[in-house]
Amino acid sequence: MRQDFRCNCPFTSALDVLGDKWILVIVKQMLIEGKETFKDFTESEEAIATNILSAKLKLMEEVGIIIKTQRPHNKKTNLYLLTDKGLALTPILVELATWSDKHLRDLHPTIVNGEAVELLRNDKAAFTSELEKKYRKKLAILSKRNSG
Amino acid sequence: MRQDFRCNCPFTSALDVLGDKWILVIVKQMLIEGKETFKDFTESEEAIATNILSAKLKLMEEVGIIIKTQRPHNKKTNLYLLTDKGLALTPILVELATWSDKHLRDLHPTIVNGEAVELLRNDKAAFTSELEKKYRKKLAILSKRNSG
DNA sequence: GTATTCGCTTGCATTATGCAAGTTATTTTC
DNA sequence: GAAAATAACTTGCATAATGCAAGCGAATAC
Repeated sequence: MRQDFRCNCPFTSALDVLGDKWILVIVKQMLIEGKETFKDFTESEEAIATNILSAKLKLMEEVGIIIKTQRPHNKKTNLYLLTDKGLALTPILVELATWSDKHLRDLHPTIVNGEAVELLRNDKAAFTSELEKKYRKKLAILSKRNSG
Repeated sequence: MRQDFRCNCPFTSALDVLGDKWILVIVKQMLIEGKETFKDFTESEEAIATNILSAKLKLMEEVGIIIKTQRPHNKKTNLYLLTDKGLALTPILVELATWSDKHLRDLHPTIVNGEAVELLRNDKAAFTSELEKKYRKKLAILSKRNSG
């Protein structure tokens, strides 16, 4: 599953990397649901198979949107964290959700429609920057723990 | 290739529909490169195979992001046009290209870097609305011809 | 030191994608 | 108006991606 590019178009090249069923879902789980370990991902409602998960995490690391780390004094559990390159996918996710909210409800009426979606509708930019800010805060806390 | 949804998450549901190698590329070709016939798509630089193209166009029509029409007095050539639901994918495409421009050049140095990318960088919102406006104009001209 | 948990890998089935050739209906050319 | 060209596909077959279930080794918990 090496990375190849079909051509020099920026749109197409983004889809050469992100155009599959799982990568952006995994990013969403990290960014919004706070998932960070292999086990976390396997327990998500999307129910990804462990072999696919393993392959995708490897690819995402190669591409540079996540890094693999550990907590101090724990050799068992791996932590997968978004890099800046991965965090920069937030606006794409937000636009995807916006499109779902507006245009997918006819095909899929049970799409969630709660508080968070309300926030998204009211101020997309704020929603985006809030997500990024929250994740960066989490990263800061983790790196403090690792050094302290 | 029927449409199924993994869960009720708006992010994941968008990817249930759009999460593949081709659909958003085809939308890009319609929106930006003005492609509209089966032949147009087969002649693109991305070089999609005709069987895949056929399957994807069918799916896109089922999902409601394109419609299949014809020009008056021409039974041979089919026209594929974006619906409102399809045009609403523009912001997603723009965010994908923005991410490519900022974060994919290290992996893929020959990504185009011309005038259009410059415009995108300088004013993303203007770039988006300009694309939508231009496409709507095209639609208006076509529908005028069909009635006149 | 035994059991459990975590992070995988492996084997096999199914679905998606890719290539090349063929088919049918329509239009163009002469 | 018959022959050639064109547009829009379909079909058959190969490869790659995804999906399911079971297993396995290292680290941790008891």
